[in-house]
Amino acid sequence: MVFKKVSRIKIPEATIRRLSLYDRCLEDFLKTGKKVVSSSDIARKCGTNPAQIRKDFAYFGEFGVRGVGYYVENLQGDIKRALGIDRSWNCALVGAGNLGFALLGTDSLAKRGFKISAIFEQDPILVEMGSFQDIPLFSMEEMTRVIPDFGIKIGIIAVNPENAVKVALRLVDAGVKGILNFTPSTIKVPSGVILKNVDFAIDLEGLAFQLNNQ
Amino acid sequence: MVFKKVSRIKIPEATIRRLSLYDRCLEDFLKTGKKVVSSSDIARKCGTNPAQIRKDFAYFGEFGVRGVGYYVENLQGDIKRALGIDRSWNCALVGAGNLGFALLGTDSLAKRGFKISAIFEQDPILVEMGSFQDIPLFSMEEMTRVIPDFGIKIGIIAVNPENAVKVALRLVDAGVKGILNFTPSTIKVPSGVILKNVDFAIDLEGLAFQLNNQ
DNA sequence: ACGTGTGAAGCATTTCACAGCG
DNA sequence: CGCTGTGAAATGCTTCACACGT
Repeated sequence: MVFKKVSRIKIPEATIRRLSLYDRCLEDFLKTGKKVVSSSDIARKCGTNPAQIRKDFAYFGEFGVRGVGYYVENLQGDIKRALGIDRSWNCALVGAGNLGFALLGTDSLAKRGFKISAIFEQDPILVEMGSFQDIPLFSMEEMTRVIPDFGIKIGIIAVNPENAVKVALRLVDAGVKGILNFTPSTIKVPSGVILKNVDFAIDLEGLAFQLNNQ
Repeated sequence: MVFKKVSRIKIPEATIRRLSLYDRCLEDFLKTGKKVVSSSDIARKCGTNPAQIRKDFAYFGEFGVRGVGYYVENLQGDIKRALGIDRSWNCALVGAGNLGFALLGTDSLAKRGFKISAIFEQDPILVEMGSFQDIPLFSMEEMTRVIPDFGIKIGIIAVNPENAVKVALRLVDAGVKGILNFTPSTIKVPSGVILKNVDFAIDLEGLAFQLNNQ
């Protein structure tokens, strides 16, 4: 296996998303005991095409064996390394409302190496509790101190939309380098900080559009 | 204003997503009392470029006035009509767990015309309650009857991943035309049914990648 | 013989630049 | 004069097709 240094060649966002998908597929292959897979096997399972898969991998190196295919376990390691999830990321959750609890209640983040190591909340009554599911709970004011102390690099915004912009500013001030924003508010971040927005309503609207026009 | 019939010209998925964003921006413009905006105003606010915005609109018709710009209120109506959200959509929520409650606890769906008119749940103790927040609660078995009765066209899957495929099958059987899948399971749907997947973990992985490679 | 890795072709989307119209 | 609407150019992404290595 040859692992390219991810140089200044720019990699399509779509490729990154697909790598995450391939990773999930491989999980399944592992479970069923499959040791070697071809690009067509993966394609069938996750609904892309084989050429695409090979191209996606090629951005990062040569992960396969010609004439044979890919060794599932190795490939998964390679993909995780390519994505940068071969390690654990410390995250802060801001907002302990419905959505925040939902995120804590699922293991899907933890399973993929994202560890919520601090929660920040506005409501003093909740903060009073001190912790939730063994994760320490802080007031918003403590962010600037706690985030560097805990080595937190990613902030997850799950507050109500009105407060999202303010929270984002504070997170950036505190030294966070990536933000996942669950509110529909448009937030601006300085260069060097990466922002991703998650908005289910947008997906539903896409669904509505397609239903209307098929 | 001229509203094109959305003919067989295919419209990029990305355009649809951006239309949803523009719609949100216009909401803000309305709040601040702005009556007329230019494509540059919108671009500044939501971080795209003016030409893109004009192109996006052009798929659907001529919404603006040359030399002037767009009348905010009209434009919003036009966008909503283009997206097919100038009306209400009946949705079913499957799974009354953490995530399901989070979805019910936010008004962001209702505000955009998506009405959850039935909840389906496996756990008999919850079903026993009969309803939640005035929304009727049913067992999974009742799906095939309730969905046509209620005129439900969209199903939202918020169960645990193991059950997602089974639930999807049932939803399709019951006559649902669109599915929003919150689990990481790969679901297959027959043609004629539209599937969208929402997976925060993928966005976080994208974040991790960019943080590693910037 | 088989399936990967990859240049080149084909398509799709974005950006440019300017004509057209209020 | 200003800003939209739109062909044409530029860029980016996906698919093809085959050389290459095992």
